[in-house]
Amino acid sequence: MYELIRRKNMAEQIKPTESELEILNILWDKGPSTVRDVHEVLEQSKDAGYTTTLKLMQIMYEKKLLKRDATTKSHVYTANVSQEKTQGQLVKKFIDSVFNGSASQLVMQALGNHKTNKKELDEIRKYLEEMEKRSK
Amino acid sequence: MYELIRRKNMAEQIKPTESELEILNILWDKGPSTVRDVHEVLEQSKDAGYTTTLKLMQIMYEKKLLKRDATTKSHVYTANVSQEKTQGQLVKKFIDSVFNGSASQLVMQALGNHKTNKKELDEIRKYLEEMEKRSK
DNA sequence: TTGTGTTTACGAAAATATTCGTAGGTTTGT
DNA sequence: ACAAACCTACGAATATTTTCGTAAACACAA
Repeated sequence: MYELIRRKNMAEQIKPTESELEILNILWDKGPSTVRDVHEVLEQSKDAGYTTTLKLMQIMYEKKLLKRDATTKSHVYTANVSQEKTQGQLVKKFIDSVFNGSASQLVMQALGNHKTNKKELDEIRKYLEEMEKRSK
Repeated sequence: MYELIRRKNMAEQIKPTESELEILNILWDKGPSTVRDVHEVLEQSKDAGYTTTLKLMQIMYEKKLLKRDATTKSHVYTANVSQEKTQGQLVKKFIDSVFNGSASQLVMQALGNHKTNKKELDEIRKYLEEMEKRSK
């Protein structure tokens, strides 16, 4: 007989859908918000009803992507996953599926096609130097 | 009365789904292949039936993501979109939806989380120098 | 010829993601 | 108190993506 073991440190897969990611982005940007707050931002870029946003956020709550405070009349939602960690996972998955695991290929593609401006390039160069220093 | 104008230079959106991208990757790697060829590679990493692969490739053909030579008994398929262009579009979309348009943020996230090795870092540094030279 | 194996085409089921209508509760202003 | 405005919950319709069963055509060997 077998038994499923649930490991504590099993890195949890954060897998927001397209729409869910839009909402996470808003919450990361604005901090704790009501459904209406989020919906007002979303409305600017897409055209969906209020209850659609509500439903999405409820689903995300069930999936533990969001926390919420339900003591107030209008529930206040907060992201329950960190932006860094989520971005990290998304980038990893993206690199695997699009660039067969090669981060440097992604980097060069990103730098090449996007007319990255001087300031951004400087940041990156500084960052590279930092990495090199640390690895010595 | 209105009339839809189809512009010649309207950059066509290449929007493969997850599964379609897997198939494109195989075709870019192996070159022209039959459904069976593709399916044998696919089988190694996932578990799906032959007709599933077939159907996917037929759909991709309808969408013009693939070309095919149907003169032979086993049709031979080829990618009909370039790897570079497709990757470019995917990266752009990814940067927009995950990093709010900032390529440098993506780059730093990619370099930071992925223990990129020395060789890769060197490539990137060289690439940056090239860019700088050209922009002078 | 007949059977075995391989192929394409096609429709539809299954799985997943998105959207929205409606019901019922709470708050607010008059 | 009453109506208008706003909120949540929830089921279900839509849309999209993935999977597969089945039929028909063809090749090849016995």
